Amino acid sequence: MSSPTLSRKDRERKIREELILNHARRLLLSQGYQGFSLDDLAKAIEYSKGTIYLHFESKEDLGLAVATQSLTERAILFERAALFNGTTRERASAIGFACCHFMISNPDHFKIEMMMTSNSFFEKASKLHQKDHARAGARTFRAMTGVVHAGMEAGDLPRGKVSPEQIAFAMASITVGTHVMSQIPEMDIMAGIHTSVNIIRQNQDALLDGFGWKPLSPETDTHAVDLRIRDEIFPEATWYE
Amino acid sequence: MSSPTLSRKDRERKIREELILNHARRLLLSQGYQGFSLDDLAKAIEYSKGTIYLHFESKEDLGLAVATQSLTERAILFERAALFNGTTRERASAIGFACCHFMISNPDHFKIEMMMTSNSFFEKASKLHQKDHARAGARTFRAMTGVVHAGMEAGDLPRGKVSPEQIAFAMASITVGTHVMSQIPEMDIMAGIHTSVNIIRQNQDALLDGFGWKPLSPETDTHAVDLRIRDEIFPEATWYE
Amino acid sequence: MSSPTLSRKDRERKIREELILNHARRLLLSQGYQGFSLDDLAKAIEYSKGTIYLHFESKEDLGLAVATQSLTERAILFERAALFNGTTRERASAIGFACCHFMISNPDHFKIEMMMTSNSFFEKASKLHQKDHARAGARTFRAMTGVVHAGMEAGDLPRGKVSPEQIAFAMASITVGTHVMSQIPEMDIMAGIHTSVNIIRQNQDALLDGFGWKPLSPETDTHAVDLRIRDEIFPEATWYE
Amino acid sequence: MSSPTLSRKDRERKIREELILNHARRLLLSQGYQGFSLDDLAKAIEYSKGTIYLHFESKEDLGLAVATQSLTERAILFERAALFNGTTRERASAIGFACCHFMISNPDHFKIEMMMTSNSFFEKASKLHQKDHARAGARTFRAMTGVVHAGMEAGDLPRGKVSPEQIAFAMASITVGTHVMSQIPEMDIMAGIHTSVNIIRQNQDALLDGFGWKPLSPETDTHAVDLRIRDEIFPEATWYE
DNA sequence: CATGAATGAGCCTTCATTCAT
DNA sequence: TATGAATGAAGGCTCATTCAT
Repeated sequence: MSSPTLSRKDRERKIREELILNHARRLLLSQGYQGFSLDDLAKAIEYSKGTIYLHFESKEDLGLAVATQSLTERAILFERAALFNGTTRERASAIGFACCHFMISNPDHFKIEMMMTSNSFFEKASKLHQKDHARAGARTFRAMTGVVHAGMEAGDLPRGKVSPEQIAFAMASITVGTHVMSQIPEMDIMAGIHTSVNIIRQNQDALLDGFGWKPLSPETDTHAVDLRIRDEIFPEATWYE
Repeated sequence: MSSPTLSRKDRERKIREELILNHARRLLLSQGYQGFSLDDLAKAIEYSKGTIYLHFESKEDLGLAVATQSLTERAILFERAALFNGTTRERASAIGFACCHFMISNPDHFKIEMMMTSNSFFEKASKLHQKDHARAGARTFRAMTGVVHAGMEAGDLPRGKVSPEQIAFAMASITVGTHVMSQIPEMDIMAGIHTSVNIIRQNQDALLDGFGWKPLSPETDTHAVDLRIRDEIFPEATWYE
Repeated sequence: MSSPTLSRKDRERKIREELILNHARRLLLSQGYQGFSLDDLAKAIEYSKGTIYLHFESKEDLGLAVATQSLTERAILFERAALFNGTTRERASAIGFACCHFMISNPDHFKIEMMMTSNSFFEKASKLHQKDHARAGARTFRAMTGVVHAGMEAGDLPRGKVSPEQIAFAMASITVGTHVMSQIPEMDIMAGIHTSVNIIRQNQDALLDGFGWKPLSPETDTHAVDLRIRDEIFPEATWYE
Repeated sequence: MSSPTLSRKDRERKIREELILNHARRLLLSQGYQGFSLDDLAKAIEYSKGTIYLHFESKEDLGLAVATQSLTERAILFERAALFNGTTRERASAIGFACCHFMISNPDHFKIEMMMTSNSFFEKASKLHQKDHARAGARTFRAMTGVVHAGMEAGDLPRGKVSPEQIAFAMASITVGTHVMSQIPEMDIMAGIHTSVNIIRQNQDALLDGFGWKPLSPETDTHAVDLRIRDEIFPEATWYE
């Protein structure tokens, strides 16, 4: 239920906050955190620097909010994927698809995320935005564990050896790791990796196989499933096929 | 007897270069790249700023050298692991062990590595250090592909579906991804991950299983193999057990 | 009433810009370009260094603006002199008077001007200030050529042998050269030159005579003409007489 | 009489000092004083920086020595010119020729000279080099006054109105001024000045005419005189004609 | 004498943050 | 509330000068 309690002032405030975040993300990705200045941002949003400080109490606070916005987007994608109508393995596959989709539209999300793990970064952000970020992280993770639990309940995935949270963690790890590795300069040359998106899916499939997650039956057309995922869940994913 | 080909001057130079690199790494990790200043470094090493510039031609050049130093250490560990006396799967396991060993002594290596993927970083470093870095990366990768090839030749790992390079890439990805994920604040709480080192091994095992790499026989004591790896290859890995 | 087209902000800006330029000129001349630092300037104007950069985009840009300011003043003096009510030779004399007047209030203008002829100086200044400088130079020169043309049209100065522009150029050269030479340390002692202003006029008179410019009639009181020039055109020239 | 008292050491010292000065002048002109570093110089001369300091006690001292070397060269050229076998006006012309010759091989001499008129420059040089510089200046000037005196004694130049020193000073001024002016960017465009050397001669001739110095007779071929000057005095002046 | 590694003050420039309007 | 001029601490880097070898 959308809040009817927001006054016009508050609504305008929210709109401007999003304007700031969107331009900040764009600049952050094109210039890196170092090269990104509040002067540039103020020029881009056509508001003054002072106004930015009415929304964020420091540059770090703003940076964290940008990361949180990405992370929230990621959570939403995962939650949509988790609802895919199919076997549990297919739903896991849908999450892998969501992961790729996210990385394509937020290619440097993890770069920002890692920057923030430095000691001094987090502390400089406001408590409020710190909390928001943790919440978005939890949502993302919950979407994954939900599917893993479903797999176990359906008997598609053996119980006991490894906890559901650890499997969800492994799923995230293989996608993140593949993404990070593929960004290392010249890695494409060394490993002959060109279509990094497919590689993410391939690695994730191998991992889930390794955990004993009942795979798509051999006669299933993997590609057809992916097309269904795209059509039914992520019609905006124009990058696929 | 130390190398007689280095003059005293050259030896002193090398020692100081390592002093700089070690302090630089420490500061880089505690402050992040932006927070890390050459003034602080100079103070830490108790040499003047000018002296730093006798060794590195820019801040970026220094940063790259720090990364290369870690990467080289990693390559050496991998090369040692690849020589483990056992089945090909056991040798792959040894590389996983090496990976964990590396991450424990270089916990933030990938943070630095990711900083450097920004647009202008590489270009600002000296050609020499650029080359060194690429070389260290290639060494690391070669150690892994060597083991994968051996697995295929021994018939332990099915040929054809996925190229050896891609399997090596996946091996690296799962370890890197697991490591990166485990550093996200509060992730340990969310995923119930405390013993991150074991998780890396576990995930890698699942992945290799997924690729159909003939596993350790069920009756094999995995732990015993790891102990052998430690004793025979990495006696310095006091963290294990 | 001050110009109503400038807002208070703009007026304050202009005043501060002039404050900066005046102090910059003073420091530039006392320390030379290399010895002149923005730290010193900031201290002198009692504003911060950052504020200087709100007006000038680099040290070079500031240096050029200082030169342009002098040059503009020179142009204005020349334009006033060119309007002197007298024979063409008397008007040329008025320009010589203007030249002396300028040199007394801007004794080191040419030192700055010559600093700027170095390779990279101009390129580092803003396009705007580059244009301003060129414009001021052209104004100065145009004032002189105007008088030379008038001399030829009046039949006071023979046509043909030397172009009007070259004569204007020679007029400028003798004044500049006299001024430059007189600043060489110990030159006053060697050449017995004490009253350098008179020397400039004397040299210019000889030069114009050499070009055949119909001189003041012998019975004319040169000094009386100069007094007229001062009274009618440059009443502020308290140095004369 | 050349000094037989110079030991081998002293001779070597002198040779090296000249090596330093020659390279210093070259670098000074190509980079400007700011861009000119002792590191570059040390590299160029293939001696160490420390060695430079055995010859010059500061960078300023070196700069002054470079200027003095040029000035001495100028003095020598003037002294040779003063000996030209011809009328006094022709000898004055020879000095003008010498002036042009000097400016072509030392195009930025006056830029350096003016830099040194800043307060702090001279004081930082050694007393010895300060004295050398004054001496070279005096030699130059004396060569000119000598010719002016000769002109007066021969009755070619009216006595009384202007002192010989002042006429010599004017001669120097017109050449210096013309040179300085011609270096102002875009001056060539404004004044249509392309062949600056000829302009120097032209201006000087006008000036001397203005002082009433009996000119070359109308039927004399000015050009032929210049050729004689070149052939008899400055055979190395390949730029003429 | 000759060296060149080491120095460290000083340079120009940037930019997150503040606050008077 | 919104502004943006002003700040000033830092930043990376240079280079004239020194001195132990």
